[in-house]
Amino acid sequence: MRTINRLDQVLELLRRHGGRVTTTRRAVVRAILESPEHHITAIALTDQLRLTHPDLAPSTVYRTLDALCEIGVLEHTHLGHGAAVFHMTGERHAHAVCHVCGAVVQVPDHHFGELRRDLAAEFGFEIAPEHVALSGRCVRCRTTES
Amino acid sequence: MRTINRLDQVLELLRRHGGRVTTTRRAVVRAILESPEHHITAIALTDQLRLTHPDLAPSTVYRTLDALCEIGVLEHTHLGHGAAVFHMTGERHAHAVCHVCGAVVQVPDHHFGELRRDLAAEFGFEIAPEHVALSGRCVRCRTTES
DNA sequence: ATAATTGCAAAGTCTTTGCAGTTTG
DNA sequence: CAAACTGCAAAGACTTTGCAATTAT
Repeated sequence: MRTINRLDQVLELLRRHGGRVTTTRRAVVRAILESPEHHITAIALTDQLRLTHPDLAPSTVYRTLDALCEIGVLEHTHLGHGAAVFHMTGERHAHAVCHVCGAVVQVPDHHFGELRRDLAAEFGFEIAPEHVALSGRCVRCRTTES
Repeated sequence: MRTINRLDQVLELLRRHGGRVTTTRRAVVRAILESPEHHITAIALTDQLRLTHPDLAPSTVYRTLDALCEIGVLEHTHLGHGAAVFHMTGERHAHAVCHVCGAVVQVPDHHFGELRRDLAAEFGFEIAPEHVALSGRCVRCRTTES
């Protein structure tokens, strides 16, 4: 239920900003909202949507994502190598990526208290936790490797 | 003085690992060691070195950087969009990148205490501070923008 | 000598752009 | 109908790979 509402909210917002709601855009937004980890790359999104919309162009996906970012409902993060991941805004968490196996852990915002305070005090820098990409080794790789 | 020693240390290590020390490699290592912010992209490195070594190929730079990473003296970090930055290991700091103007702030390791502890406790995840790329807004852009 | 490195060119990945045709509001 | 969206193809940024010629050890 909540998902359906969210979908409509996003599309409505798009319309209000002078954008148009098309079958493709509806499908893109739905796919993002339903993506398992709540984050997905443009390429994965394209591949997935091609199953039902065979001639969807990558450029269309990128432009739709841009449009969503511009109205502020979507954000992207660069998780180390490879493609950026997109996720809806308001999900206040950072990503921690294992540089060995690529596993992604979502880190709740409240762990950033100290860092946020220190950076603001020392550098006047305001961190955006949802953009943050931490890097390190996950449990599995720590125990397996050494 | 210290820079010269460091250069020779690196080159010696390279030799010990079966690598060869060439004019090009010496120039690459020197340029990294002398790079103003202690981090530089492969492309910037190539452009800079081309001034004195006109037909240095990008691939040579990339391969040299790879070789240095493999012997453990160099690391790279993806700072959001664009090219990865390389820096010598042992510089225990993270980077905070302003997503408005691209400015980079170096964040000393000790600010990561809480985050490191929490991530280890909650997820078993071990963060590598020197790989971390924080994102947010720098002082200038905070005051200028809004 | 022989194994590593080099330059060049081609290819690969992710993303952006130009354009003519189609669709939405 | 006008403005926005679409697919396609081409280009762009960054990086990797193959190969024959060169060079360090």
